[in-house]
Amino acid sequence: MIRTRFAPSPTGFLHVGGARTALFSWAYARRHGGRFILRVEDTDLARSTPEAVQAIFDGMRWLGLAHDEGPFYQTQRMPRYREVIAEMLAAGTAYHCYMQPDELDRLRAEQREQGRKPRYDGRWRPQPDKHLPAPPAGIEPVVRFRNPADGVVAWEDLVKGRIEFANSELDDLVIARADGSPTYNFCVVVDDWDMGITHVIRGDDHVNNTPRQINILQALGAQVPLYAHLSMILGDDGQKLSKRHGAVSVMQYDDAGYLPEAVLNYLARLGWSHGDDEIFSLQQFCEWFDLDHITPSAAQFNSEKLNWLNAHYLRRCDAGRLADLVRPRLAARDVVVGETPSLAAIIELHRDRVGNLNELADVAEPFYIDLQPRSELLARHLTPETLPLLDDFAARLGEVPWQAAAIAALIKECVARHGLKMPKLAMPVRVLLTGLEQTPSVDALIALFPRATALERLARAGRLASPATDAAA
RNA sequence: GUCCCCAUCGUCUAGAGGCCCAGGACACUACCCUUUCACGGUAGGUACCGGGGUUCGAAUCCCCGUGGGGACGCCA
Repeated sequence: MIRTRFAPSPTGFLHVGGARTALFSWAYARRHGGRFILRVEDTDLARSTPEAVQAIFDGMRWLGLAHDEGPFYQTQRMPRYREVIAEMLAAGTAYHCYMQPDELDRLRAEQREQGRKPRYDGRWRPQPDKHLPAPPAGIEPVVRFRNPADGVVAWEDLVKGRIEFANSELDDLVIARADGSPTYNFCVVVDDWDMGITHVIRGDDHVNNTPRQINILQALGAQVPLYAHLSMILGDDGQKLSKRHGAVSVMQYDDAGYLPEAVLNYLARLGWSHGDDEIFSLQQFCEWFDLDHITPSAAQFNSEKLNWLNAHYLRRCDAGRLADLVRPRLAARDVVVGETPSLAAIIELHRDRVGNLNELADVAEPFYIDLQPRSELLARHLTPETLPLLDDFAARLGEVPWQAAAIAALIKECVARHGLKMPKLAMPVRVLLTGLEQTPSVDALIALFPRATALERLARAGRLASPATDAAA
């Protein structure tokens, strides 16, 4: 049984990198009928917050990535960590170290100066023929893992291939602080072990932790899971994402009017591929997803492609669902959505001309408010040339069957009778009905309104046209 | 500094020795459609980081450069 996990540390929101890691872990479990476990790595008390935990859950829920087990919290597993540390101390795979932080700092600075890799020198590490000094009084020791002194640690990374580290490169890392609290690399190992994780799918930045974790796992006699390290996602500009630079919460995509399926599809395609396929459902993704087709190199986020995908999903999404998603956005603008025209009908007519839900709200808004077209637009389109045509058209619109086709016929007829081009009528109608110069074809637009509303908005032509124009007309 | 990773169009990528003088998608340009703006359709340009090998043959394998990234915490 395949068991994967997503293990965020709750120090901020769920950003795109984390979301993709979660997606891949989730999909891998789905694909193989396995289990997907959510684990909150909150051992850093100073930086972890309940708000951040909630933000991560919110992001996962928005994306629809449900976990099968958990969430587990590392802060609730302290007794278990202490137990394992005691066992390791007893077994001699870990030992007490009394070196003080400032001493360590000095050592590291020295090493760096000499061009060497800064690392603990093993002074408290017990050796067969070594005489350890007596523990200094009044100092609480840390616990260090006794890393193998030589040989290599290697694993077959499912994304990057074989990776090998010399044990001589690794020092004895601290697994418990002076206050007894366990450290990250140790907790991860115990958790992955206890939770029976078979595939660790995580960010690239953990490659350097992996050899240490494998060594601890082996010291514990635990089964070593398989690892897949995903390369990072860069910002639109090729720069690393950070809090102050482009790292946005997935929930900001919700705010910006993106559909979760568009974000998911985009993320799936970032660093993974299935031949030339670009657009596919989550379900299709689960059937196709494998670790063999993940790119080992970093990927740059491309908003334009996300926009394209979002527009695509907007076009094929159920109009009723879109209406439900747009309604709160209109409410946030204090726009009261009326009975007619129905929001779904407006959306149906506009969906293939917009890129996101907010733009959908933009085009829906004029239907429900007391519209005041901008004067320069009126001036531009309500001209002496067009006003008679407009009047004539408005007058006859009262009798025509209320369907786009019939209205279209009337438009053509009026335009022809006045010897003018189509836009001479279409443009002022657009502005009078919606306040916009760009709308769907006017026949369909008019048909969307109740007849009385359409007539009323068109009737304002005379009132709104400037006196000078009136006189001229 | 040391260790580790990465390297195909502007971007995401296909490509696992001949199917590739490199394919798809986004973006871009032109044209078509057209009641404005879009959508859509058609066409087009742009890439294998450099140098050495291996091989009859390399984008694909090896080595060396170069460039980018990551890690070196009693953070996660």
